Amino acid sequence: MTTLHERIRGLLSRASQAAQEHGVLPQALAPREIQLERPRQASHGDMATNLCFALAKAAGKNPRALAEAFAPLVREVDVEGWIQAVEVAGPGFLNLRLSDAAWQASVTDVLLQGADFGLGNAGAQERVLLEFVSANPTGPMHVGHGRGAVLGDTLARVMRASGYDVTTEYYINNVGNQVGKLGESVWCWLREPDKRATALAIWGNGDPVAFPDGFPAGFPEDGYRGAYIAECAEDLAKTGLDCPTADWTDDAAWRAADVESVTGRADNRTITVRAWQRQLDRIRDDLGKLDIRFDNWFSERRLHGLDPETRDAVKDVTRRLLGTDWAYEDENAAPDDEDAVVAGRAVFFRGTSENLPKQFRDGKDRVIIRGDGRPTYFAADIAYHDHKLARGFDHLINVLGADHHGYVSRLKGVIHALGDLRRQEGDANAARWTGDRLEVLLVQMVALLRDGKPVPMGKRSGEFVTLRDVIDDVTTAEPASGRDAVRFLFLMRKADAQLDFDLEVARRTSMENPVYYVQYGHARLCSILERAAKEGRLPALDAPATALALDDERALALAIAELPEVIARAAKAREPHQVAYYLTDLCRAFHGYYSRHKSDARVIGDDDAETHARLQLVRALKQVIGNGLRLLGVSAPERMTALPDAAEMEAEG
RNA sequence: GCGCCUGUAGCUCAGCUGGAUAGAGCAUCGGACUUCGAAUCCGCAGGUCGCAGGUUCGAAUCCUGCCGGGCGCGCCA
Repeated sequence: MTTLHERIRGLLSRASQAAQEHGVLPQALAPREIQLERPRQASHGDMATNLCFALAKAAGKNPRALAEAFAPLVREVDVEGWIQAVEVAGPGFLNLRLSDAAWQASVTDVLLQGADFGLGNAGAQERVLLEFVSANPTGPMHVGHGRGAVLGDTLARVMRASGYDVTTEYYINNVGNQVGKLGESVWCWLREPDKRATALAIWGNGDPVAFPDGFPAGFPEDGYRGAYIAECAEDLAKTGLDCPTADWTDDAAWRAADVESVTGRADNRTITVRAWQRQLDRIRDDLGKLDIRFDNWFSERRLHGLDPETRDAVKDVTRRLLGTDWAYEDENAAPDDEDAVVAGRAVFFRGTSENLPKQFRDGKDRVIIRGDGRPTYFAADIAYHDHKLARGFDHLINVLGADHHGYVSRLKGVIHALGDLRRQEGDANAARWTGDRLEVLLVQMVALLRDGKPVPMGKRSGEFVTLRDVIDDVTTAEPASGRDAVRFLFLMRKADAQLDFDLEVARRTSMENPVYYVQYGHARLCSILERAAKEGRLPALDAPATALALDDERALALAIAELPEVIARAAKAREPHQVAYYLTDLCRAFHGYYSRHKSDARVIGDDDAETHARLQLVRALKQVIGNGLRLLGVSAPERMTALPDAAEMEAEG
C-alpha cells in the first residue's frame, strides 16, 4: 500500500540519486525529508517542492540553477509516468503537474485501503504516555477540563494513526488537602440529615445556593459548597460505607469505623475515599459521554503506599534526593500552617541549581516535604514521573491547563535531577531520565458564552456550569449531537489560543457550526451512493476512475490524497485541530463541486464510464471524511435528521 | 518586577513550522433549487499580519526592543 505523496517523494528521491550520479549533487549527501505542498495557485501545478532550496547549500549552487538541472532528471526517472510537466518557478521551486493517471490513482488508493487510508508510521512505534484531564475528583468537570479531555483523547487517536504506541492515563489526585476537604464537606452534610433534606429540596428547585438554614455546623470555611456535596452525602447515607453503625451523628463510632484512617489523615478516611470515588465515577461518566476512555487510571494513593501492596515511593524518592545535592533540609523555615503537628524541617528541591540546563531551571527552590512532614503535590509528582519513566515509556506528554505553566520547568528540572540521581546510583538506564522526555501541552481557557454574552461562573459560590450541562445543552435531535458538537468545536482552535464556546452557536445547524457542515457533507455523499445503489449503478470497488476529467475532480482527488499528510503533520505537531480544518476544507471543495456541476455534470448521468468514475470519487470522499471524523471521535451520519421547521424555530426563540 | 501564552479583514479564527499574489466562516449587499440533500453554492466588498529594528535569496512565521490583552510567580493542586 502506498500513497500519492509517497510515490512522488520516491520519484524525487530517485531524481536526487540521479543528480548525484550526474555530478549535479555531491556524492555524500544525507537523505532528507522531502516537503511537498499544494500550491494555492492552480497555475503552479498540483504539487510543489522546495527540495532545491534545501539542497542548494550542499550542492554549492543557487537554488534556481539547481532546479534547472534537476527538472530533466525528474522526467528521466519517471518511468511510471506520474508526472505530466515539471516547471522551474520563482527562485527555485519545482512545480509538478501530475498526469491524469497519478491523481486518479489516489481515488483508487482510498477505496482499496478503506478505513486504513490515512494511517502512517511516522511515530515508529515510539512508546508515549499521554496523561490528560487528571481533574481532581472533588467535583464535577467544567468546560476547561472538557477541552483538555477532548484535546488529549483526539491527540491519542491522531498519534496512534500516525504510528505512535500511545497509552492514555488519568492521574487520580486522591491524596492531600483537597480530597481531605471533600471528605470533611461531605461528612458535615451527613451528620445533619434534616438540614440536608431542606437544602436538597431548595437546590432541586433550581436555586443554586440560597437556602434558609445555611450550611451545616462546622462546615469548613474553604470546603466544597456545591449542591453535589449534599447529594453525595445523601447517597452515602442511603448506601452506607459497609460499616457497622447506622447513626451518622455518632462521631466516635464513625471514627472507630474509619479503619483506613490509621494515620489520622483526613484524606485517608473511609468517608473521604468513598466521596472521591463517587466523584470519580461521575467524571468517568462525563468522559464517557464524550466517548473518552482511558487505558490507565493511576491512583496517587499508591505512590504514598496507601493502597494495598504499594510502598511509599514519595518518601523513598525524597530520601534518595536528600542523599544528593538536589534536595536539602531547611531548618529555618517555620510552618505557617497552624495545623502543623510538628514544626519540623521542610525539604526543598534545588530547582535553581546551576547543574540544571537553563530551560529546566526554576525561579526558586520548591518545597517537597512540608515542615510538618506532609509531602506536597510536587513530591508526589516527582515519584509519579519517576514511575512513568521506570515503566519504560520513551516519551511523556502531559496536557495541562495553561494556568499551570509555571509548573513545567520545575517538573522537567526534577526529571533531570532524577537522571543524575540514578547515574550516581549506578543505574544503567539513567540516561532515559532527561527533562526533554517530558512534553507539556498547555490548553488555554474556555470562555462560555450564550448568544455572545459570557455565562457567569463563580466556583466559590458553588455555582458553575459543568461539562455535563454543556453537553446536554447542545444536544439536539441526535443523541450523539452534543458529543459531536463539543468535540468538534473544542478542536476548532489550536490549544494555545483561548476559546469562546457559544452554546447557541453549538446548537446551530449552519456553517457557523462546522460540525454540521462536515456531517452534512458526509450525509450528502451517502445519499448519492444510496441512490446509485438503488439504480444498480454502483461500480465494483476496484473499478478505475479514469473517466474523471474536470478540474474540480482533479482538485478533489488531490485533496483526498492529503489525508495521510495531514494526519502525520497533526501528530508530529500535536495539533489535532489540523484534522478538523482539513475536513471543513475538503467538504467545502465537495459542496462547491456538487453545486457547480449540478446541471452540466451530475454524478449519476447517462454516460456509464463517467458515472462510475464519479461514484468512485464520491465513495472515496465519503471514506476520507468518515476516516477523519472517526479520528476526531465525531460520528459520521449516513443521513441527517430533519431540522425543526421555521415555525418551530420561532416558537422556541 | 520576573516568566509563559497571545496580537492576522468590522467580528471569530486558519495559515502545512522560513516559501510564490496572506485565506475561511460570520455579518452587509447581490445572485442560484423541476433533478443524486439549498443544513448547500456562486459573486461583490473587506488587510500597515500590534509597532520599530535585525537575520537572508525570501519573514505573518526566527531574534531583539517597545505597546496592548490573558495567565502564572503558595509549606494550594
